[in-house]
Amino acid sequence: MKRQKIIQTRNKRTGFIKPVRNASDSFFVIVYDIVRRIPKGRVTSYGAIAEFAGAKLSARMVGWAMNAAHVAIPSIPAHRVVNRNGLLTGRHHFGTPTLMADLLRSEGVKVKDDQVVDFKKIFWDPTKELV
DNA sequence: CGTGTGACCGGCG
DNA sequence: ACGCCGGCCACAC
Repeated sequence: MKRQKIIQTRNKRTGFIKPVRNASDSFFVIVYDIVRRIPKGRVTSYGAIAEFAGAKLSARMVGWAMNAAHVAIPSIPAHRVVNRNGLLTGRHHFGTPTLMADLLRSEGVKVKDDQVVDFKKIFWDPTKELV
């Protein structure tokens, strides 16, 4: 079966992107679902999400999904997703360069130089914790 | 249609 | 310890 189109057309005027909800086989929906389940004060990585979503080698797409995610409804805590080293590689896509780090700090995550402190400790692995 | 481009990752030199 | 490259999938042009 062919994979369904995942994101509906972007509204040229408003820039609004509406995620498809009723596509059970949609990679995006799975990604969004996982990201929404990340507990406060924990973080995970693009790769881990991709792996759990069934496309281990498609971590890049998870980042792409996050790009659409910050206009998605309900809101998605995209700031809890970092790269495999705990680096805040996505911070440039937030309103301000420090917003991502600020959001994390407000949840009790320590961030230093765009790097999550004790990344291994607070790392939340969907393949283990989301059964 | 083909091509380029990602908020990535793992492997190899 | 680097840096580079290929792979993955979807989208824009």
